[in-house]
Amino acid sequence: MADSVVLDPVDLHILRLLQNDARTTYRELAAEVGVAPSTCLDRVARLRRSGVILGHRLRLDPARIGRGLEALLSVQVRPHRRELIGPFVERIRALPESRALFHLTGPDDYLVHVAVADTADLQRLVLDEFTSQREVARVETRLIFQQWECGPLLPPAATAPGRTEESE
Amino acid sequence: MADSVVLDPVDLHILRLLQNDARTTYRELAAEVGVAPSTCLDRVARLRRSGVILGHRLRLDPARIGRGLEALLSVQVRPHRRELIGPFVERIRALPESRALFHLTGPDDYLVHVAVADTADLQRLVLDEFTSQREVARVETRLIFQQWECGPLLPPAATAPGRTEESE
DNA sequence: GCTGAAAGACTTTAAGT
DNA sequence: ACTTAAAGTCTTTCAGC
Repeated sequence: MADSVVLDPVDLHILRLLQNDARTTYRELAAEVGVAPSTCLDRVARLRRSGVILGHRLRLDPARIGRGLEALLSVQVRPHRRELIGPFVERIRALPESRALFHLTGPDDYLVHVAVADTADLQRLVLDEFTSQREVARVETRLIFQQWECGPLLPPAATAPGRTEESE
Repeated sequence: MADSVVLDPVDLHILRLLQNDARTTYRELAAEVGVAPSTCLDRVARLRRSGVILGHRLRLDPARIGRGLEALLSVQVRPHRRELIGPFVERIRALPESRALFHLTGPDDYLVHVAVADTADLQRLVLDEFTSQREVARVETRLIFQQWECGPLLPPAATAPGRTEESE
């Protein structure tokens, strides 16, 4: 399930550049990597087809659009059965406050990353969308002081690059 | 700090479309929103200048590049002082396995989202980069079964859109 | 602040290696 | 699988409103 894809040094270089700025043009990629623009186009198209590249996302600053407070909510859903967790997941995903949702091992079943206006807004969200729901057995709220996105995602051993398992 | 920006319905419409696909062309945006392409260009440039749009990111599938196992590590850093947490944060951010890092309220100071090859790789990471470090008092590892990104990030009350606090 | 049109840049195709 | 070159499309500027 979801086998790895073979990536050569050209693919890795392109992925590294595009992760820094996904709007880098094929001409720029070509100049940096040392191949023709049409080759970059081919490579990127292949990376999309093979499922390595899932899409292009806009990064917004939540604080600039009135969501200056972020938090992580740990949630226990009981009983933890498919007929309850399916609707729970869909309901949480649809909340305008939700940024990400994780189904986890451990005593807390879900972790929800939310962005809200302020503590009053957070309290409203927790009370109205979580603790008031029958399937939610427990919620623990932690505020996010600060967060960082980390360096480009590359295959293991990309320091000595190019080696990955085979597939496709 | 990080005041909200005024967004009119045109801005909101553009942001919604670009969050669905950040590569949507100005011509397409223009057709959807009902303004000229050059107006969309102006709007997007203004959203970048005002800090609402932070950048364009490539979304990759970690499983396709040999990182088929993801986990969240809760970490206590003790003593929790600036001279220790600064280097800790920089070290964790620089790990190729790190996807995101959060500084949180609560008993666990940091949450680290990592992507690794398998459980052996995860064990190596936890032992070599976390529990072996002087400043790391405790690590709790939870595996990610499944994760979801959630709908477009919009201002509070974007159902009745357009109202946000003033700035700039 | 928006429009429309022109100029320039980039993307994409296709033939050739 | 890559390259070059040409055609098509998109971006970007700017004069005018």
